[in-house]
Amino acid sequence: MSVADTETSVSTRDRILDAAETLFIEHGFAGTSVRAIATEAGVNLAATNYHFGSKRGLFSAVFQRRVQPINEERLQRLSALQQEAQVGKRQLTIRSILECFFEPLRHVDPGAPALIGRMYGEPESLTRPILEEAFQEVAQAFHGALSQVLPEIPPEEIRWRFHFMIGSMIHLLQMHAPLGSESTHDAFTSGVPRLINFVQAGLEHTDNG
Amino acid sequence: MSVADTETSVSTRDRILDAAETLFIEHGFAGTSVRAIATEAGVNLAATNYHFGSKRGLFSAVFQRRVQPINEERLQRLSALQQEAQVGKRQLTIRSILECFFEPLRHVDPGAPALIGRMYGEPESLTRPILEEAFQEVAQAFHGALSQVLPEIPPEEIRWRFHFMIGSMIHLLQMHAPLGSESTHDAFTSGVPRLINFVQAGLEHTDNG
DNA sequence: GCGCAGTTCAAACGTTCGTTTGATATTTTA
DNA sequence: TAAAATATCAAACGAACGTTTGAACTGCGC
Repeated sequence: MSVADTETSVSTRDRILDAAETLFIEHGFAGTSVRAIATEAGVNLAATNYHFGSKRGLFSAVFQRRVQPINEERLQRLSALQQEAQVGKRQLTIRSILECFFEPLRHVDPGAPALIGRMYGEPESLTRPILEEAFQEVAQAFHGALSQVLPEIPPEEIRWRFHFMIGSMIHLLQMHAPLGSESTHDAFTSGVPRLINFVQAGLEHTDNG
Repeated sequence: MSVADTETSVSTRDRILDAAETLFIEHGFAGTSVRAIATEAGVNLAATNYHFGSKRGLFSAVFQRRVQPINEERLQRLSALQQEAQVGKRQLTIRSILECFFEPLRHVDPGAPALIGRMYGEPESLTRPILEEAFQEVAQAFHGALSQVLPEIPPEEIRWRFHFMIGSMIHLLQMHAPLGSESTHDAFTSGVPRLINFVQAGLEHTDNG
């Protein structure tokens, strides 16, 4: 009874979002059925289409719920950094910019990173428009900031390095840890600082070749 | 007639593999039906299960066909490098090791990189055993070689950096180019050297923090 | 108490799914 | 050439798919 009470104290809409998130992460979009989501959420089959219109609408809603807080915090941190840099209060460096970008990943719902990782794994035809709309503003802002602190590197080259940076991040989001037996959270905690170091070196290098 | 002759001159088995590869890359495993593959290949529906046992068997066969030549060339190049290094003919450096790892990607069927990228995007429950079996030997060999040229970096840290390296590579395999309008092959041609530079810096850095 | 919008429900819609069957060609072997 | 092995075929299997329907139930203003 107490378990049932706990479950029913959350709205049907949120129960569907939670269940869908879990199953999408584990089996992907095409591999997850609306019936499985409804069963996992403990709601009627028709509730999904009533609240979200379609399976795709649900998928998009699941993603937006997690990615928006992250991107808002990213832009907020970057904006604060740029303002404080202009007053000489902080330094605008690669590292400080990267921290604005990656740190928010550690302050959100634990399901968020895995979901974003899964999103990038889905076929492009499904996710491309959703991803572009969600990340365009953030990508532009951080690309601009990086160009500012790396004036000697051509824009095209910066785009490529930013590209590789995203790849490293996504792989961390998807796989958590390289091989070890650490738990998800621990791996993520120690993974992000290592990721920042790795990416910083990759972004600022000049002497390879 | 000539078109039909061209098509039928290839075995049913290979026609299925080609069609499946195309559709798996575009729509993923769960998003591709056996019927769509049979139609695309121009063969009977039952041919797929006759030749490959099941949809999963076909998926595995499609992957093995592309990944085996790549991994063989990787090991062959690394082995040659290590032998020549022992005789003082070449230097065992991060860069020379990375070239053994990444260059083979440019000498194989153009569909292979996209397929590997897609493979990593699939849900783990489907691909994990296939990926582990396919890459274990290669990962071990290259991890060992990198440890050899980076003796001052702890093994755990090397594992992480190797992890990020794989992430950057996969993202390149999946997205080809960051933003530009370059064709797939051109993007790949210019992407791999940039990837090597990026990863080299990330692997060997010591002064961040 | 009544009516109404918002929500939940069981049931069914037609379609597509992976796989199997048994007959029929085709190729190989002797 | 006859028999055996291999391959392809149309057709169907039951199950699961996303979505829709119309009735029943809910809570709230009146």
